[in-house]
Amino acid sequence: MTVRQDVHSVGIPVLCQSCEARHRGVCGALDPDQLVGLAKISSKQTIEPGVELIGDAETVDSYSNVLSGVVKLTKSLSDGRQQIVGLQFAPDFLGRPFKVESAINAEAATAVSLCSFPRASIERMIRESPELEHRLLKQTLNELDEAREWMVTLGRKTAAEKVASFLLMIARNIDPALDPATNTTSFELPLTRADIADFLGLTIETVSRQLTRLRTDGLIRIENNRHVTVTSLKRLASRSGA
Amino acid sequence: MTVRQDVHSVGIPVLCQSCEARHRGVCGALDPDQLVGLAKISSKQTIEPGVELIGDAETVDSYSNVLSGVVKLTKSLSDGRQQIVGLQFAPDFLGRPFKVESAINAEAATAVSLCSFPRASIERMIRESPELEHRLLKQTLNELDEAREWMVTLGRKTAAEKVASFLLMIARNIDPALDPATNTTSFELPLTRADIADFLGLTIETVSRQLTRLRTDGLIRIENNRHVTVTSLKRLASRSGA
DNA sequence: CAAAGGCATTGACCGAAATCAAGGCATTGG
DNA sequence: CCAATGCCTTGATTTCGGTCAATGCCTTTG
Repeated sequence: MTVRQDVHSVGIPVLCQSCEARHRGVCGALDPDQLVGLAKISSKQTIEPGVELIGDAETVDSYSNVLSGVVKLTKSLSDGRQQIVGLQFAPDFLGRPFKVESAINAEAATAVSLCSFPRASIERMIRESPELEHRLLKQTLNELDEAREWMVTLGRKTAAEKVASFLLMIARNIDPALDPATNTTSFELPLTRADIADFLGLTIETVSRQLTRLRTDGLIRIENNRHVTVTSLKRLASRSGA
Repeated sequence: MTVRQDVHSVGIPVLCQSCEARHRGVCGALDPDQLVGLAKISSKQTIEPGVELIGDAETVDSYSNVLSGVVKLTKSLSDGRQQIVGLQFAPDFLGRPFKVESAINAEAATAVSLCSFPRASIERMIRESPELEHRLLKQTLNELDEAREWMVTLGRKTAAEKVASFLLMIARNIDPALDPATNTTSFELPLTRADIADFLGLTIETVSRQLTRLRTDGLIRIENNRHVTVTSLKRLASRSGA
């Protein structure tokens, strides 16, 4: 199943007005008149975890705002080794403007709801609206910075630092308003241990051991394998390798 | 020393006409009239290896086309561990459009010649010329793809695969026209062993050992520590982990 | 030329993370 | 209720790459 289907169904303008309230999404870049036109050809959908949104072989035929949930972007080696190269949180924009030859996969990590637009419409809007292209450039620059930040983590941090950095990154993305002064926060992990391992360039076992370590050292609590409470953001940050 | 100085000196229009012939640079995106205007405020300069072009603390005040040589982009952890997060080859564009909070350093890896433009002029041109912004978006998307490709290398490849991948990447960037059918090529390494280690998330010693291994296995020859001849691109590719 | 310094190679040893293996704890379904 | 399955944890052992240390170039400089 792909995002493509149902994209030409009747639109839900309310949906896009909700997008507009968000800053990094597509709609926020458009003026209200354009928005109404675009809303008519948009469609909202909910995706189950594990469903592939962008496949290697297939051309991406739509663009979407991520309204809720987390999408993981992965790349694989021929023997099956896998690396997560990015996570898209709401309200990120999903889908490449202009075709790129690179092999990349997008898959719902959690349940995901999307607001999708057909490729042709978005490309027309880009041509007509410099503001939208400006918005895309800014998001792309942000993603580039995030990617480079993770290159440091992948290349130069220890397993313990990687896991601490990961938890901090998730906390900040789940709650962007997280006050740097507060010392505690709590969230649902959007990834399984296997996903975390693929994100950090580690094995499942190492991830598990490092989480156990943080737990027995009293920096975090974990319930039901997924719900994490950070009890000392400061101590966690001090273990993240700066 | 920074790129900033001399930026307001009298321009060298010929320089920018030479930029225009290249595809990924700034000038290629502009129409001839704009080009002449921009050329008047551009300046060409040559930078020695090791000179810092963009520093952490300092705001980037100019944008440049890399005319020749290689610039390395690095990020560091507080204890000094370093990671190279990107390499800019000619005719790449160097310098961030819009300020970004991220701490990144740019440094000449080899002797580098640049064609620089003052920040304000470029930003004005971006506002006036959607085509330039389009060009910037495309380059940024390319850099994002490259970064993600290296994330796979950093997170999931062995030391041997990393070094093989590195040599292939350099070969392709030094000679973009490299025929996939040819089996041999030769080039000057733009990086020291220490730089290669920082690029691959390894130590100098491991890089040296892997190069020695490739040499004794007959895949490459090395003269003067820097000049590399790949005698079997196929065998090198087969060791790069796909 | 000799001394010094920068860069690279090589060897011996060590340790962090991978691998291999067993078992726990949910949820699902017969 | 009892398999069966998926996900996670924990332990024992191995290994790849890091660390420490010595040496070998070149190039530079007095």
